[in-house]
Amino acid sequence: MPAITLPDGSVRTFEGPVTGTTIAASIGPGLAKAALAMIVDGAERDLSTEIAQDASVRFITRKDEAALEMIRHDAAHVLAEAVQSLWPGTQVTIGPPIKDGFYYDFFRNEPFTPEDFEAIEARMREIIAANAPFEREVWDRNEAIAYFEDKGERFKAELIRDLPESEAISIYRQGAWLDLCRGPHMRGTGDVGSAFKLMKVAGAYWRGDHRNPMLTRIYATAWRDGKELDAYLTRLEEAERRDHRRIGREMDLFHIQEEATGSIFWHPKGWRLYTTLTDYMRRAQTRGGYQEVRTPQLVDRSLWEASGHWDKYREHMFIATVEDEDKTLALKPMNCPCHVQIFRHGLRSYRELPLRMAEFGACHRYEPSGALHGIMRVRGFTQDDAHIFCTDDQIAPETAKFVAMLSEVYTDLGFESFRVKFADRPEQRAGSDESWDKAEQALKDACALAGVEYEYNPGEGAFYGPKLEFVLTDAIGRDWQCGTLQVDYVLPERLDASYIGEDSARHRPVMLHRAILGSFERFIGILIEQFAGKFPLWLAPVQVVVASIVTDAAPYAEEVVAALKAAGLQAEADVRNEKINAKIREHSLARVPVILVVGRREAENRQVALRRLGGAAQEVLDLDAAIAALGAEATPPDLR
RNA sequence: GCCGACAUAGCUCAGGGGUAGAGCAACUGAUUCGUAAUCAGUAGGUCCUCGGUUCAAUUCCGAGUGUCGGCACCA
Repeated sequence: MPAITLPDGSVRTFEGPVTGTTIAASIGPGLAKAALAMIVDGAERDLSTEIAQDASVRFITRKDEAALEMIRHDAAHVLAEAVQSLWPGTQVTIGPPIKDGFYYDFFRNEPFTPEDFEAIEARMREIIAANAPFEREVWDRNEAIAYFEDKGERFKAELIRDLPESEAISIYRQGAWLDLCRGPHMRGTGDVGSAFKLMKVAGAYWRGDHRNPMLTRIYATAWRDGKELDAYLTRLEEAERRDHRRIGREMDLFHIQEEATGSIFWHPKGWRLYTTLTDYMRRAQTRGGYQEVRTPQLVDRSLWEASGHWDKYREHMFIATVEDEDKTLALKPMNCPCHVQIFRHGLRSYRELPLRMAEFGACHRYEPSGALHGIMRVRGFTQDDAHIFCTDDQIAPETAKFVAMLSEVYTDLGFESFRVKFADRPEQRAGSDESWDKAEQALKDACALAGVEYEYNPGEGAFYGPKLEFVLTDAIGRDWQCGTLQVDYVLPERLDASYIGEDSARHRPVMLHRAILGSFERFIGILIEQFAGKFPLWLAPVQVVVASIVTDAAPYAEEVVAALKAAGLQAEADVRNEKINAKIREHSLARVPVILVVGRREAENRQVALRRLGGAAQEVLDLDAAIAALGAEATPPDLR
């Protein structure tokens, strides 16, 4: 006699074991029709699952957030069936729901092409129209392995073999097709609906390991209804319009060319943005008690051997040699070993700690060709890097201080919030387990003290220490890791950094590696996409364009520009013989934040007509007032 | 690095085994105009590179390079 408790607190009792379908029907025909699956005592279940004991039950309908994941999961099954019916012999592997959709990895000698999509989608629609019920069966483990091996499904067989003994081997049927699956599923293939679309094909290693065979992955998106699907597709278009590579070209900020792949040619306007940002960061660091340094680009391999980088990252370093000297130098891929050299130059006292050493360090890394991406992932970049040499006791306060500084910078740069991930020891690492215990604990304590909440990112720490990763979310919901803070006991040891303590003895300092922007290149890419190129006035490479309406007003326009420049603003005159409409359009498309229109009237009255990017409103101001207002607005936030 | 796609004017793109095409941008001229495209004209090309097939290759084939989408990588 199971008593079923519903979300509203009401209880229904049934004669014997009862399925979700029956319960839903007992509540009402509307729910019977809408229920796709259920949550029994907190766990998602098929509607057809029999409940024999008392339980609390909530039904999942299409309106639930949970339905989205089920639709995607079920759609993945439908996709797999469609592909196997079209190309028998294709092996199935896994097909999980992901953000915005799902994918399915297939093994097949001939990869799919986007031209196959139409046929696959059509077959999927047939399968969905047939609305075959999902039927769960539990199989004997060995029989299941034998079954899939018989079919030549070696990947599925491997998956079953690797399932823990305790786990039941559940199989889901949909009509004549079946697949190994943990479930749960909705009632039938028809519940997938029609709001799905195959998006792209891609290669992916079996089980994410590059030593394994390459599978063909089909990415797809799926939603509750067509409206959601359209909204998603619109969002993708928006992302494309914001693409920093496109905006970088449109705004003439930078370019990349074949002779220097992975390195950026910064054009005047892009470089202005870059220097505005470095100037800002330099002020922030100075306020934060950092000392700026500059260290060599080319450093002998012996230092990299000592630091451990040669062993681990040699293949990713640019190596330089000269003919008449028997030396091997490397373009520095990072700054820390060099900073340690400055630290150990001469005796250090405990009184100097914490010693905060900053460098806008230009680094080069031979990134894999497939990793390169616009200015976000490059081979030559500059970090806002710094190392804090300190004592164990100083880790926590320094972490708190750093997080405060980072928050302020992100806020100033237009990012409302950020997330923190705690990445602990990776499989391949330097240093003893004891020192890792110590470092991880120290970092956790520091977070507690600084009030930093984080999620775990297991095994993703640096090879020398655990790290905090500071992740920004841009305007369209994408995540970017920018800031970082890493606790390092290894490098000071390896490079023999020490200071004289209060007790007159030598001690090892701890090193905190930290960055806020990460690399200027990447961060500028994020900024471009965040603002879609429409920068706040203080960051905009061209802040004001003064556009004349008639030639008679041209001298006045030039005068206005001169006055703006004298006030420290980036201003340009547009006195071309073009209609004002054309000028407005051009400069708006070029994302100039402020256009000052001057005609005869303004010239006579020493005024300007101010127009903001994105608006059509105009404001007629006296020249001096306009310059004062714009000058104030263009002041970097930390100087206001 | 791996899988796949792509590479034609400054940009966006069309085309196709035999003199290379459009729109926008550029340049020249006319126009002096009040808040998102004035009109007319001119010029612009190693069709990514190298090799092969062919009477003939920008087009077909192969290799390389680069870019794009993923995967792997990211000190």
